[in-house]
Amino acid sequence: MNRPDILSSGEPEIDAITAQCFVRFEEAFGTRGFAWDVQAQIMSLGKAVEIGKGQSATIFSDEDSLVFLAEGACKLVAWAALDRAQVLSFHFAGDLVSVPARAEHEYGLIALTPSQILSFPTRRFLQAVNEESKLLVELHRRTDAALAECRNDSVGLGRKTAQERVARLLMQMAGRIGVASDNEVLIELPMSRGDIADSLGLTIETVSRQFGELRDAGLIETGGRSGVRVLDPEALLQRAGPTGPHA
Amino acid sequence: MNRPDILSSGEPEIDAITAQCFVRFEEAFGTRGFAWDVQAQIMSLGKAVEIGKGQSATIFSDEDSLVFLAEGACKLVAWAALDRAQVLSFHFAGDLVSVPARAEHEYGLIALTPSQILSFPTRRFLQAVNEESKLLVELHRRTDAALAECRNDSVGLGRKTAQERVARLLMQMAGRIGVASDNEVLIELPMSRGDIADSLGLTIETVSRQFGELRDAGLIETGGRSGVRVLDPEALLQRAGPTGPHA
DNA sequence: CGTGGGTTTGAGTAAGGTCAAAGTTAGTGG
DNA sequence: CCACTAACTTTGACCTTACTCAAACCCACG
Repeated sequence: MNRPDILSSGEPEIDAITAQCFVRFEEAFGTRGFAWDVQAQIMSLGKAVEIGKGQSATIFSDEDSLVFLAEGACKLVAWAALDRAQVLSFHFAGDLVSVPARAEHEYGLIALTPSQILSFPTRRFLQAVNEESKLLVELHRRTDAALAECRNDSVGLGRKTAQERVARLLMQMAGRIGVASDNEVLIELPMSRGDIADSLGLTIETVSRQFGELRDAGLIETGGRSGVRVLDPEALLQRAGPTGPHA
Repeated sequence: MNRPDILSSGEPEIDAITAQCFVRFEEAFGTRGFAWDVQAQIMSLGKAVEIGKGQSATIFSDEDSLVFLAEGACKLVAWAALDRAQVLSFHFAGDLVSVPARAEHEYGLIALTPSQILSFPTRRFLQAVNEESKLLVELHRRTDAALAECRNDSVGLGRKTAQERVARLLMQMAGRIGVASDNEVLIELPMSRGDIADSLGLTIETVSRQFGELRDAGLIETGGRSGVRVLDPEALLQRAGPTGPHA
C-alpha cells in the first residue's frame, strides 16, 4: 500500500488514513487547543498506517513506541520463545498502547481485524508534549490504568483455573465489545481460540473444552467461530471466580 | 540517625520519619527546585509512616495511592480470594508504587522488613504537580517501566515452567539486591517461600522443590531461610528459559 | 462445492497441586 | 546463654488439572 508524503512542498498533502487517525487522536486527547508548534511536532512524529489481519504494527524497531489504535482490533504479544507466545492484552479503537522496543522479550502489536494505527516514538513524543501537562496527566492516567489491568490479569494467570480464566475473558469482552439485549449479551470475538489460549496461559484444546463446558451448562451459546451469546451473565460471572477477599 | 527539622522553627514540627522520607523523595524526584507552593502542597499531601514486618501500608482506603518506599522492602499483593493471594511485585528503597484503592481485587502493600513509606492520594497529587511537567514525565516513565515489568512477569506466569519461574526470580533478585563477588552472587531474600510462591503462581512446596533441584544441580547454595549464594549465574540464567524468539 | 485453517473431541501423560509428616530456623523468655 | 516453641521449610506419597498427541469435524473462503 503506497502512501504519499505526509509533508510536501506548498500545502502539506495528507492521505485519508493519516487524516482520520489524527482526527481520532485529537478527539481522544484534546490536542486541538495546543500551541501550534507542539501540534506540528506531534504530527511530524506520528506515522499513520493501515494494517491487515495478522500484520504486525511495529514501526520504530529500536525505540519504544506509543501506538494509538484509531480503528480496528489488535493484540499485544510477547514471545517467551518462538513457539511460546503470550498475548498480553487485546485492544480496540481509541486505545493507546505502550509497546517496548525490546525488553526481556520481543513484543509485537498485531492486527486481529484490519486496523488503522498511529505510532509515535515515545521518547521524542514526551519531549514534544513536555509543556502540555494536561496531556501528560492523561498519559499517566492511561498508563496507570493499563498497569492496573495488567495486574488484574496477573491474578488470573497465577491463581485461577482454566474455567475461571475463560469465563473472566468472556465477561471482559462482553463489557468491552458486547451488545446487550435483555439480560443477554452478544459478542463477536475478533480473536481466535489460539489468541485466547495465548492470552490466558492455556492451550487451544483447553480453551475449546471450557467453551464446551460453558455451552453444556447453558451459560453461553456459540455461533460459528466468533459468535458468542452470553445467556446468563450472572452465572458466567460466578464461574469467573471470586473477585476479592470479602469472605 | 536523627535529622533536624527541614523547615525552620516557627513552622509545624516534623517528626524524624517524615523528614527522612521527604529528603529521600526529593533526592529521587528532584522536587527541590519546585515552586514554593507546590512543594508545600506535596508536603501536606504526603503521609509518612514506619511499618513493621507483615504490616499493611494502605493509608488512603477509598482512593488510589502513590506510595514512595523510602526504606525497607515490601510486597504488593492482590487477593483473588481469602486464600488465594497473588504477589504482584516486590519493592525496595527508592521505588514508587501505584496502589489501586480497589479494582477487581483488593490490594495491599505489605512490609517484608521494617519500612518507611510516604503515601500520596494519587488524584490530588497529580493536581498539585500539574504544572511541574518534569515530575509528570518522570512519573510516566516509572509507571511505564512498571507496566513493562508487569508484562514481562505475565509471560512468566503464562508460559514458563516452575523451574524457569524460580530461576528467573532468583536472577531478578540477584540483580536487584544481590552482592556480587567474583562470578558469584550473594542474596539475602527478604521474602518467604510463601511470598515467592504467591508471586510466581506456584505453591510453597513446588518452590521448595525447585530450590532443592537447583541446589542439587550445584547452581545455588542456601544458607538458613533467606540466604542464597548463586554459584553459577550463567547456568541459572539458562534455566530461567529463553528470553525471546531468536531461534 | 471443495479445500484448508481453525475448532472440537478423545485418550494418555506429566507437571504441579494437595495432604501429611518430619525437620529447621529464628525468635522468646527463663 | 540456653532451652523452648511457633512458624517456616523440606520431603514424601498420591491426585488432579491441564498438556500432548492424534484424529475427526466444520466453518469460511475461494
